[in-house]
Amino acid sequence: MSSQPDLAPSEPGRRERNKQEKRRRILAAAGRLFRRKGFAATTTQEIATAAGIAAGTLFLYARSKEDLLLLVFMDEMQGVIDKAFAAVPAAAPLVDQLMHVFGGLADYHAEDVRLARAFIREIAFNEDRERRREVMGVRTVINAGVARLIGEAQRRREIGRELDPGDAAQVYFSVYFLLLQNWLNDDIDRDGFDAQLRRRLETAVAGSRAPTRRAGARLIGRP
Amino acid sequence: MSSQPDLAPSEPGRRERNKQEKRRRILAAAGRLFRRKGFAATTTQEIATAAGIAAGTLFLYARSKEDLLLLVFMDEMQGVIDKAFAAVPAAAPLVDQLMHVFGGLADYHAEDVRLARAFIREIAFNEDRERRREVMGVRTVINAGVARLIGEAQRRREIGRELDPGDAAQVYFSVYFLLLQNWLNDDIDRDGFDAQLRRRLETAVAGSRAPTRRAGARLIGRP
DNA sequence: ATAAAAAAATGAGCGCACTCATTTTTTATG
DNA sequence: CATAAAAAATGAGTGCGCTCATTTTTTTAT
Repeated sequence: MSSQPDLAPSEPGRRERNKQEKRRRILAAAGRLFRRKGFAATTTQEIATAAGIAAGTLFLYARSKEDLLLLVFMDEMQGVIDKAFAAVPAAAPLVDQLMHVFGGLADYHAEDVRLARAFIREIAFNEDRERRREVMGVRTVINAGVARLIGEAQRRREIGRELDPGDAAQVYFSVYFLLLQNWLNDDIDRDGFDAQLRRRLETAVAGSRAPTRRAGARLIGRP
Repeated sequence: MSSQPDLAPSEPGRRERNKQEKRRRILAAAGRLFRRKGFAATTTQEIATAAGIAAGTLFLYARSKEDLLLLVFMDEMQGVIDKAFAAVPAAAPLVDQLMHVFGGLADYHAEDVRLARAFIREIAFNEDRERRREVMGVRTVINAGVARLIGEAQRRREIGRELDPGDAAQVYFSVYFLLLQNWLNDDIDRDGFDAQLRRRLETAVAGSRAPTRRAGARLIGRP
């Protein structure tokens, strides 16, 4: 309207700022509606309206409704992970530490199990390669943290050094992730999740050396 | 038309037979089209037409398009599992045996990776509780087989008896299942799948006793 | 055989996620 | 400020999975 040839803010330019602001509104509206009505029951039209944009505009900011769900949650995940690792009891046995970490993640999902289910489904099977790469990044963070705990357990001689922390971390995460799916699918309840997670983690951490020092994996003949 | 008051076949009655025959045609058509065009690109209308029924009739036989995919695959799964366990080398180390079993399952999925991905997604997250229970049944079969292998390994003293076969089987399956997802998502290739599966299974089987006989998990003080 | 009841099949219609030709807004240029 | 070019937003349109009131077929009872 009036003369403002360069009203642009300090750094990012007016256009960019509008886009960021719009993006923020979209994710806020999506998160609010997903939580209030559930993922399936929320329409993209509703989200668009709540964000004050047209239906089609939504898809300039997210590639699909599922993508939107990932965007909403991924924003929060780093904080959740940090929190889960923050208060790990330094002196506790490894399995207790793992229960603390995975339990912390589960506590977050427990806030809205149905929605967490939809989120984890996208974590595991989102169509978008690019987005899955970002997911992998988050998973890597968790894994690095777990591997660190394993390394510390080795240093304090709770477990032996023959265990590769990276591989072991992947194993423990696999155990967590499958049970998480079972729980979010309501195939088991939260108590079952905790109980079975502990059992399986104990099994995985302990494993089994050969029963005698010399038998080893070489004993493969007939009984 | 003419008088056949009780033309019904030996046992199941005419109606029931028609339904079974129609069901067969539907699953055959669905399987054929899914494999030829992919899951997403196949429409339920196409399947209905190929099966010689109306669009709406399809949903009297399957609750959703995803359900149809599960029905198609579940039919085959028992055979695939039997085959995977059939030729397990009886004398090989446990990890090799596990690789044989999980590799056998992976070989089957390798026939059509894209479709297998859609199938496994439904295995993990299908909306239908009833159907997921059936899936659980199949998983239980795999687990029992793996647990049997573990038990045999214990009996031939390859591994120790302190390992609970059921729990360990769940751990190994978790490891397999997560890597399967990674592979079908094309985050890793088949070679990577095999290589990492082996590493992680070895890690899980071996685990880690405490490094010295007396240290145990009790050593939790300061370094 | 006929009528009544039950089961199964039909397909037009609905709501939804997503696309894309067009319009509006913003930036760059003389 | 005027104009051209680029970017962003719009919303009517499309195709799809799925539903459900209606029709057709099959079974049961008389």
